[in-house]
Amino acid sequence: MRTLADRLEVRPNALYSHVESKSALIDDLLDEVLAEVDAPDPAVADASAGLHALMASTYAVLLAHPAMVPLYLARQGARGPNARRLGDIMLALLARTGVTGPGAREALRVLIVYTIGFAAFVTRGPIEPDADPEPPAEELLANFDTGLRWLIEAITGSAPGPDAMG
Amino acid sequence: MRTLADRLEVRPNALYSHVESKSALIDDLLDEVLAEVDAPDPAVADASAGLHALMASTYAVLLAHPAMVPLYLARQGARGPNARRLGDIMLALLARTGVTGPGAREALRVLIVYTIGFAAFVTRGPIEPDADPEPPAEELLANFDTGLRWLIEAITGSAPGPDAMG
DNA sequence: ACCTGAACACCGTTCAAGT
DNA sequence: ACCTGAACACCGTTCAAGT
Repeated sequence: MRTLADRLEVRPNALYSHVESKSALIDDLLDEVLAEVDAPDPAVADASAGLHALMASTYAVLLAHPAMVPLYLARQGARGPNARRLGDIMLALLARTGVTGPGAREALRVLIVYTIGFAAFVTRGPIEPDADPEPPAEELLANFDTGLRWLIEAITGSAPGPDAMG
Repeated sequence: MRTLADRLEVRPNALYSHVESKSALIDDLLDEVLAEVDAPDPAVADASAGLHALMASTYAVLLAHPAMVPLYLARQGARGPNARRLGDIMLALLARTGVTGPGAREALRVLIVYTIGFAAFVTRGPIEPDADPEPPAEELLANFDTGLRWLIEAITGSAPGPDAMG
């Protein structure tokens, strides 16, 4: 808060005329970041590919805001309107692959955990001298993609829906 | 540090005769927690099941220390001897399912991300009044297990090794 | 070897007061 | 409506000094 106040050239307590608390401010920021996610039309031709694209876009947006990532985990993935919107789209896409009901909520949780978790592991702070060398960014992106493919295949493959043969 | 000093009935600065910094102390604690993980013998009959058991035990240990979980994510999963030991066992088990080389490192990362990530999502702080209701613990455990099964099946199934027909 | 007192440079936040 | 000064109750950490 004090750093932010500095940047706005204002005393720290002036912020509290615009924001209820640091925590509330962070909640707003987290949801604002999610607005950048490029969500596919739920009616897209290949629902399974749409799911993949949605998670990949989320991952990219998270990497573009590395400082926010730990905060998502601390709060369990944001609760604002944009988070709900993305969740609804995911459920719609899952339904189109034949995954509905409690199974869909399971799949949703797994995909979100995986995506934010991977982003958290990639966006770490300055590396200490004795730490393992960081793998290059392209390798990590490919790694994320591989695991995502595993999950989506298992999720949609285990319950083939009307689109499964598309 | 001040809370810890209180519990030890000592002034806060006395801690610095035993510990270099708060960060170093946390690193030690994180690795100490990992010592509790019940790791299978890498020569266990069913390597794939051993992998599942190892991740499930890790998950259980993390849930038993909820306050530590966010710290694992912040530091990207601990770097101490116990972390390395578990990583080595995982690699040995993966090798026995036919997954080796760069693919094994990918699988390793995915499994760790998933396990710690899921633990982070489950061990959240006090729930605010407007938050979604927390699903019961058994349901979340079953959810973790489902996703873990998806991943291990995809990992070991995509590269069937000598044990695959066991 | 282990502890203390005092201090430093920080935090988020409140509250009364000013415009 | 928006800001300030002053203050409160915190942090982690250092440093000289004591036993």
